Amino acid sequence: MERGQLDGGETKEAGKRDLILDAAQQVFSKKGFHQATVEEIAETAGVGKGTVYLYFPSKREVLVALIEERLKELTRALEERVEAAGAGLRNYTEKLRQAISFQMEVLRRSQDFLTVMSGDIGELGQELDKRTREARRAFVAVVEAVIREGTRKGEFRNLDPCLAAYAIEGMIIHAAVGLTIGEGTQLTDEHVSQVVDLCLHGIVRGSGSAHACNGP
Amino acid sequence: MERGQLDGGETKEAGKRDLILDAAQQVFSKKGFHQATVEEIAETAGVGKGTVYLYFPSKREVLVALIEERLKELTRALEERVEAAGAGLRNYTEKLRQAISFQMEVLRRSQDFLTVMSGDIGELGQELDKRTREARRAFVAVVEAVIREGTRKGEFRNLDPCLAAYAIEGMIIHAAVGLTIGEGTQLTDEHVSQVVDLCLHGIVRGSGSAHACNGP
Amino acid sequence: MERGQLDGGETKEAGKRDLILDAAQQVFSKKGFHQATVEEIAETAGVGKGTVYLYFPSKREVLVALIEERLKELTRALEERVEAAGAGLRNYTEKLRQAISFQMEVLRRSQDFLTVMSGDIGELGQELDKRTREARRAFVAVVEAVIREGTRKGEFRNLDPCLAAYAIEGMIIHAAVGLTIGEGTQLTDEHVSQVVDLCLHGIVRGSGSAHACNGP
Amino acid sequence: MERGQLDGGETKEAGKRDLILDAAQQVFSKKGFHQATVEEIAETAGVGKGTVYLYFPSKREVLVALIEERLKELTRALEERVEAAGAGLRNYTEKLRQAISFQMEVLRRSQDFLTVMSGDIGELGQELDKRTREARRAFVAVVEAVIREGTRKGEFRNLDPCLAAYAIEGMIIHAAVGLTIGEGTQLTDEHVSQVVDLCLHGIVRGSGSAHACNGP
DNA sequence: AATGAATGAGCTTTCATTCAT
DNA sequence: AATGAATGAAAGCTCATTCAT
Repeated sequence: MERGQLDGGETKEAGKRDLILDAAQQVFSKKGFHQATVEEIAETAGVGKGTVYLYFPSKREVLVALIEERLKELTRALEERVEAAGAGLRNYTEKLRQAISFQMEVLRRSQDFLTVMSGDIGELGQELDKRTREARRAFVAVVEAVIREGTRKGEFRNLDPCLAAYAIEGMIIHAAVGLTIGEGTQLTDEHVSQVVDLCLHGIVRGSGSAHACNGP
Repeated sequence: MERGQLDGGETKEAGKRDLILDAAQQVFSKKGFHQATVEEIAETAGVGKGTVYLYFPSKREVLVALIEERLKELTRALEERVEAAGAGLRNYTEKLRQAISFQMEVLRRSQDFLTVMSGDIGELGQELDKRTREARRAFVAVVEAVIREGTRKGEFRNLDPCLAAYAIEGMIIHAAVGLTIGEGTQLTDEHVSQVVDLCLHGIVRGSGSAHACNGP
Repeated sequence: MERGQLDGGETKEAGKRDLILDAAQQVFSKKGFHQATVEEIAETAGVGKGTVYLYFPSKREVLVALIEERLKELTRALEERVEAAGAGLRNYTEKLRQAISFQMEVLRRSQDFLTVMSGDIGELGQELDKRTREARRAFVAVVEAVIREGTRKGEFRNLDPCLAAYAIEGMIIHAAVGLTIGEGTQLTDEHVSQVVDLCLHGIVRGSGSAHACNGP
Repeated sequence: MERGQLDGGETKEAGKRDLILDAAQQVFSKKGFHQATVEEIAETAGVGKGTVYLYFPSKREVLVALIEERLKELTRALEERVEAAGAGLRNYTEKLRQAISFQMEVLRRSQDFLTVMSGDIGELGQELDKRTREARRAFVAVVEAVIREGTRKGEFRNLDPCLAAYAIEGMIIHAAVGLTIGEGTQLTDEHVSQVVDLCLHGIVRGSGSAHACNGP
């Protein structure tokens, strides 16, 4: 709709491509990459098997494109959310809080994508396309940037921003996967809030929870 | 014959099985489960293809056994380390610190196992054997127990111990994977220490930096 | 394209399936079920190995389909032959004579099918598909019906029609197999005629062989 | 027991061989040749897998030996029975009657052997060892000889003795297999008697029923 | 003589990919 | 552009056979 005025060919193509990616997300999520067959993806998308190959050179590229595209969207959305957040004191703390919430919410909403991402991390092993790696890197980089700045501003403790970014990402994903897939529970606002809290203030109480220690 | 003082057959059987598991770890780690072939595992182990099937009913069971066995060992070792830790003040904080260090050290040492574990989380999707799930659960449970007790004793802030355990586990693994596989760096003591710190005290400084607040 | 006047695709599908069944008949007949490989069947049919699996879910189903289909054709043809036969006196004797001749002629013509059938009786043991059993049963039933009626009309002696039908079937097949495969001779009209005679009048002369007793 | 006085070695060996053949009969009968595994035969016989190869050079040779040996015994027994039969008028008719009865009784008693024989006819296809073929031939030859003589003496009608022998053999086996395996019934004396009757006098009544014509 | 751990050839089957229509 | 019939490489698994003990 927003992509052009002419729907005769352009949109149709674009539509097919997205149809296939959507189908792929469902199927990959349900079966995992290797158990998923191109045929099932095509059927789910309502197109012929050969058509998949008109839009993607291989099954693997479907996965790569899927991850890449979804991650790019997410990265953009995450950036917006982060930028929108706070401009006053404790600027970066707030930004990070928003970043974490954002991710938890995405995971809560999109079980499928969570499964695809967490599953296919290892599915393709180290051979996971460079493009995928970069997309992941770019996503993490948003958080990393917040941390780096926050650290520079003295809001955050002195940690390697890259390590911290990965760690926080892992916290979010594992908590979500653990509760969702492992324990079979639904993510609640309380869960989101606890994860945020844990990231920001750690688990040790006396450590002076942000709130308590803030002092004068 | 070659590995110890008493090797009267016993070792041979046990040896073969372990030989295969070791080989499987290498190959799964290098190729991922699906790309790995039984033939390559057998070759790596220095046995015939059929021999693998003498000890395991299927390729998948090799993976399950591998994860299960390694995780059980680790769980036992983790328990020891945790029990050994601290008996005085800040008991559980110290226990948790040890638990985290322990895991980081394991990951630092055993890149292969890290890859297998992180990769194969999703590799087999939800169908990952119940035994595997239980083994994972048991491992996480050790940390969860520490957190639960520490929370009850008032050392830790009021978080869902299960969620916290998953989150901390994710922090550790992701930090390790991110730096190791993602960034290509080697884990250092400093990294370990930062992850411990992050878990315990969070990222926000003013919250009364762990270090600052701790001291008398 | 090459086989008839109207071939718009229909024939192509039907053609491939039949091609495979024909090839299977040859190969099964030459090697027996277990020695036959899907690859050889495919090669013989002039198609790719995978193509066999487009038309049949498994090698075994190829055999089942082959037997089932051929037997159904034969059953139909046998019924026609039987119905066409005699309407006057000694009606059923004539019908039976035709039934026996028919089978001998089929066996004479189609050595391959004879081999497949006789071989694969035991090839698959008791597990031979229910469909196969039914197809066999249906074939024998034609003869059985003739016997039952003939017995009721008083033309035949008082024997269990089912037993008699099986026995006669065995006579035909074994005579054919024995001479053909066992002795390496070709079936002649004289052989056919003798089998018919044996079935109808038994071996004992005085028993009033049709010929002997009839005469003056 | 009857085989010698010394049981230390000789008999033990002989015993093992027979043990294996008995086990093979059971297993082949239950599973068919190809589904049967050497391991199961060994287990059933209560010996080690390797031991089978001490007595037989291959799995196939176990089958060949089994068929050969059993058939030789049967041939001997059949000869005795035939010789014992009748010495007066209608000598050969009686001999043949005994031959048929004998076979039906064997089949009635030894379902296993029936299955092995009927199954493995085709199981091994034309490649069935020459020795097996000869053993079969020898068995059929007994009946054939009776027929040949009976024909010469004018008791039997003028049929090719070889063909007649095969046909009668087929009648017997198929009737037994059909009723037993196909219909699931047990063979009775009545069945035996009907098969004898059918072979001797055929199915057509007027031909001068066996009974009627036999007369004085 | 007896064993059974070890082997690897060879099978069926799957499915990504191609290409004629 | 769209299709799906056809393909064949590739892999898991079985089991007859061997041979060190």
